[in-house]
Amino acid sequence: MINQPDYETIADRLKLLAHPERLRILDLLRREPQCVCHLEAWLGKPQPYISQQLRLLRESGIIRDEKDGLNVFYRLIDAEIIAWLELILGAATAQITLVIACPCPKCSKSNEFCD
Amino acid sequence: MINQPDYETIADRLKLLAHPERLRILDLLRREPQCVCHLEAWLGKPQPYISQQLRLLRESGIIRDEKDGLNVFYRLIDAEIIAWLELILGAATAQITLVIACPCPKCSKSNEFCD
DNA sequence: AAATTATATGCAATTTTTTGAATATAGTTG
DNA sequence: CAACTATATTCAAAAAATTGCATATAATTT
Repeated sequence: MINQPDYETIADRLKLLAHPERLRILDLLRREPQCVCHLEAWLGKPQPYISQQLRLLRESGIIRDEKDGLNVFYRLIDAEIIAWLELILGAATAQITLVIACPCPKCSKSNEFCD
Repeated sequence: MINQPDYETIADRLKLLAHPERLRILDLLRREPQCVCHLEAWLGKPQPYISQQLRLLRESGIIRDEKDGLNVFYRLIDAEIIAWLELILGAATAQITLVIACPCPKCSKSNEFCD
């Protein structure tokens, strides 16, 4: 007999990844914590849209928000999800911050390549 | 710069797994090919329901149907999906056929534990 | 404290997915 | 060939996910 996995729970967690923009967000977050404006610049989507996806991920518990002044940085904190992403997207090697043209001045404090 | 994965395609493939019943089906198929009646018995869902999920998986190309008389056996043929399932569900070790009470006589030909 | 900036929330419209149920098909057996 | 069996298809209803947009909040700067 199969040691029955909790298919419902696993499916719910997979649903978080089964979305192109959330996958993009997670692919960034698994490298290092990112502030919302970075994600906005990288995805090219409206800010409320990004925040909504972040809320979904946050409420599911796989990411955590860390406020720093006006900015909010998000960090991927679920080890299992990180492992899944590594298999599904490949190892996270490249430094993605180099090509992000994030216009916010706050971000350029924590990342001199950004702006 | 990230060597951009095709997030849309990956998300579409993840969607196939992000569903509890399809996950159950795939967890069976990754062990060995199964006929529809087995899946029906194991999932306890109506046959048209099962066939619909199988169609989705078949049309996406990750499983293949093999007819044998009145029965149709489905086989998981996508190596990448198999690898994903191995990470997500764990290694497929146990013999699940032992506990399926599949009433169909055809199935008992290919599996003496089943009936 | 007013203005500004970064982010969050709420809500409705749309689209997609899920599910159920009736019916169809195709192979098999008598 | 008629009855039967296993599976597939179709279609519609219901539920859920997605998205856009208006607005709210909270920290910061002037």
